[in-house]
Amino acid sequence: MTHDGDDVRTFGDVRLERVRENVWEIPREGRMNAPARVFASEQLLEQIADDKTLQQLRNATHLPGVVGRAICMPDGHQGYGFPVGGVAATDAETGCISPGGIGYDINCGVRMMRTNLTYDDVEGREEELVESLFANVPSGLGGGGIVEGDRETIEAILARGVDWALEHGYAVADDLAHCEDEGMRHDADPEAVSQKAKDRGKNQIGSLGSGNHFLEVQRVTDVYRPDVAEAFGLEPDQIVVLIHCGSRGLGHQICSDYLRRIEETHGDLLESLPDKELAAAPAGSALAEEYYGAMCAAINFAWVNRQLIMHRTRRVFERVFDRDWEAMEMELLYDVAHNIGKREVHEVPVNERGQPTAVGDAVDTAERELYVHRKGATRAFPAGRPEVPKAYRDVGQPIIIPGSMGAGSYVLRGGERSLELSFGSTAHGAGRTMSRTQAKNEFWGETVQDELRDQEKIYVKAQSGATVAEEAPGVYKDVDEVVRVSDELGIGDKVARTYPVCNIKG
DNA sequence: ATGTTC
Repeated sequence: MTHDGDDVRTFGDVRLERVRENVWEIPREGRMNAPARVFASEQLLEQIADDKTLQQLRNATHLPGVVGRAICMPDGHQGYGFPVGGVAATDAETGCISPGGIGYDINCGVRMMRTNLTYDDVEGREEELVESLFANVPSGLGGGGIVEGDRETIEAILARGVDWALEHGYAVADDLAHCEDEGMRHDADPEAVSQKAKDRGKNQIGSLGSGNHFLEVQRVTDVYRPDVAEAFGLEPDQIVVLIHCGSRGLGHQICSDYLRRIEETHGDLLESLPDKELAAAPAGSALAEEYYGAMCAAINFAWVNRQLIMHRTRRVFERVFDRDWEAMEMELLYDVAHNIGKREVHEVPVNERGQPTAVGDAVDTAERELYVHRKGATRAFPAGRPEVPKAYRDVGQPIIIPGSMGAGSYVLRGGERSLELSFGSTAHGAGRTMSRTQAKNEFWGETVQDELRDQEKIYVKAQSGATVAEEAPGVYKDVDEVVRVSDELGIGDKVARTYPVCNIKG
């Protein structure tokens, strides 16, 4: 990186201009269809200086029909074709949909469940709790879930999401009300999901998986906006449970299937893009519709996955604390997806013909339906949007930002400026600073676990020591800094902070 | 992220 004065930075061949505090722009040039912006402090910018994040962000502006600007969130890092932490919206009629802009782990996301327990109830019983959770919640690579799905079951889950779980006694009506899209994408098309994807998914229904996925018992340590925290049912010392996982092999297979088919079918569009990994299907094409239907089905699958894990967690708490889950008020606070594409209506810049366009070409704004790609980015709708559940509509949508197993996590609420700045989106986590391979050279799983237990009273149990090393707190960016930038920009406002108590992972 | 290399 070079400093060309205070207001310009050059990273490789990418030139960034400082717009204001925490806002950097890649101006439109060459074959870019729009400018791009990075939301980052100086400190966070340094962390993406040496990888391909900024080139990938610039590449995303080459997608046909891209509207406004492409955005990179403060936790952004390099991904497949498109940054993790990237947001790009294209016109739903004249744009395109790109699986690389959504990610392999379709509807990777996170849910938080409240309890009325306090840290006093759990302190001293962490070993028992972590062992019981680990024994009862399936985790790790490969198969083995809470439900073994036959053909009919998997089809119903893909079509109906958490509504299927409600019918089968794995959910209560309140769980659906407190989930993004009420736990069901109506556009899901199970017929667009390959048999191979269904076969991979059917013995993984209700399983955490591996990598950065985890289930964590946490305690609330800080409250920043007491009125919003009250609306979310959060207070200091309270025990909450956070579940972070996705659509397992099923979503991965759907992404692979459609990347290959889109590359084969839309070679002309591919030729116009700077990176093959950005392969996209034109809006309105048969493949765009099919991929969207399959992706929505994977979204439903992931919601059922998190729902079954939450259901199992309620049972574990019932046994450990010898009370009904209702008596412990183990209610879903909210469930947010952070790897999705969605048809959403936004107020966007339009040209003299009324077509959505890049910001620089606009003469006016209008409401248009878009394909919003959020990859490693969380929807962050402010108070008033009809998509926000009734219980939270006056304060804004809950946003859950998981940090590393040594750092804790945040609950935010959708900020007043999110629609104007980021298509109603904010960050999704801390963001990695090094590769998994590098992490395994720097850390040893057992040592990490011992230090967390002895120094921080955090109890970690995992299928594999290698996973603990890959996910060591030291491989993540500073989640406090990520959230600070979101809060300062007004896209997601700090509500409360949590600290880990017990963590299980794959 | 991922039956951890199509």
